[in-house]
Amino acid sequence: MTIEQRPLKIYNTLSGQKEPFAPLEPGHIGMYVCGPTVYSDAHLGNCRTYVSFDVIHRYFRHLGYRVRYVRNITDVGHLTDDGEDRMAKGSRVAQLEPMEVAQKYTLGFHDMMRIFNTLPPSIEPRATGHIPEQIEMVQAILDNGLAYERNGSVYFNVRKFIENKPGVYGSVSGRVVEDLFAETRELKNQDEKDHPADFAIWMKARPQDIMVWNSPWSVGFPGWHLECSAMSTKYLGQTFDIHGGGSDLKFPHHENEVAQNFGACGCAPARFWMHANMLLLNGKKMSKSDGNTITPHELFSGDSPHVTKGYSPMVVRFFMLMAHYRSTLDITDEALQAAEKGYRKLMDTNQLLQSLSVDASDYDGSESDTDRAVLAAIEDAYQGLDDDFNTAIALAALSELGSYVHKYANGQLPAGALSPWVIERLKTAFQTFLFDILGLQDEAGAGADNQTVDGLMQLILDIRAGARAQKDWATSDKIRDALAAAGITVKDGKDGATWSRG
RNA sequence: GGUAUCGUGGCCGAGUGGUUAGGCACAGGUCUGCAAAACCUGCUACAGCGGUUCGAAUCCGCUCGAUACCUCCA
Repeated sequence: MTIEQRPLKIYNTLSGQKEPFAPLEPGHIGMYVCGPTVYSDAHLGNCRTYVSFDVIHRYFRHLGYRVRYVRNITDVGHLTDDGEDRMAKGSRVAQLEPMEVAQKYTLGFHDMMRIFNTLPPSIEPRATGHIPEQIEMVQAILDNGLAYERNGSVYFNVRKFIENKPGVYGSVSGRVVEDLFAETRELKNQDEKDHPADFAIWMKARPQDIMVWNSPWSVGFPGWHLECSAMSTKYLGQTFDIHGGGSDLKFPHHENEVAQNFGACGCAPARFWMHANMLLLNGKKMSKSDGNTITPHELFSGDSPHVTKGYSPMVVRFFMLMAHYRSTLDITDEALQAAEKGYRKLMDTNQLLQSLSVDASDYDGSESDTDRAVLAAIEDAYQGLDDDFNTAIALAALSELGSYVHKYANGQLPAGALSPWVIERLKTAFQTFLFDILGLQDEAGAGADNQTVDGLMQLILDIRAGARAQKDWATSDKIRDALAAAGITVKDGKDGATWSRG
């Protein structure tokens, strides 16, 4: 598999359509994804966004690209509705130092990312670790005349930016500039601004602010979009390939990010902007205030009124991949149950497929219709991912392939219908898609002590086979029922019994 | 109020001018000592109303509904 063989199309928020993708630097991709603000536990919606970009990251790597994947940790600078810094607020409630809060939730976030089997980013920069870079960027924007200082705070001049670079502001969020200016809502803390559309890039600290730094303008802290502009520039360059994040970040976060980058260097940051869509719960936005919410841990344990049972992390990941990343995805108990069965079936099919032994001597050198159908379905899976990372299409193709696996194993295909090399190809492709690209794990087989269990199971199934040979159904059924009670399912096939957990 | 996205069968969810998505559920069948699994067959679709077109679920308009964003939440 080489890069050139797979023409990728990616939906670019800037143009509102799918565009052929080629990186700036052949063979290398720079990708920046907005990371979490670490002031509370990881939100399930975050998980979906990062699972989506994990598949994108994995597919790039699979295709042979070298990817520098940067995902930040925001540990400073976000205001709450009451004008208080989130980090400072969290710390006050918990009686902890701000950096202690950040550390606690950063570790929790990393745990969750590991549970969902996402690959770590290449660089995970922290906002607090890049204050000098942010100050430099504020200075550059000031030097370019696109910001102004008021009482120690610095504001980005949106109207001037629009005059200097027409057509840029609003291009990420699809917002009409005139409408932005028509916004009449009364907003807090904007008395210093020349215009409501302007936004702070440096804030002078008030007495209650804890996380503050010295700067040429005041003791204060950077504005709430600046870190991503500064850190993406530092690690990926002024212009890079892909910038991603949740779709709720389009405005104002990403819009202002673009403005800041233009303001600093006069050039566009990312060429492609990608946005993952929201997760809904029972058709509604998740919201703590009205109880329409579920945490990842509640989802895993089943300890929530919204689910009848717990669903494992890989079931949840599979569930997420059943939908395209740009569609909203509705979490319901029924949909999760369907995902659980679909996931287990796919894993069982893979185990069956990998256990098939192929006798190369059966191969007469011809290519059958079945061979061609299997190869075509593998290609369908690739084409699904080529087309803006459509994981739903890829999973559909794997389902189709799974049906061939079972037919072959059951002897329901004509002799020689599948060539040995096609089966080998299928084995590789199946594993590659499930584990390398889609990032799933076979949880049933992931338990410790597998060798012991395998040995025991073989012994038990041997004894049961003996009983069955003598038509001792009582013993046979007793073994099967007891195993079922222990969480192991026995399936009698033509060539003996197989078993699986769950 | 403004803006954007979307409305697909019992449920979830792809697709997007003429051709099977897929998963789950359901019904019948094959196989099996029975069961499970698997395989086969069937089943209920494109919110509504107009328009464009030889032809629309797919394009356009309107209506209704949903969701999101509108100074920070992925």
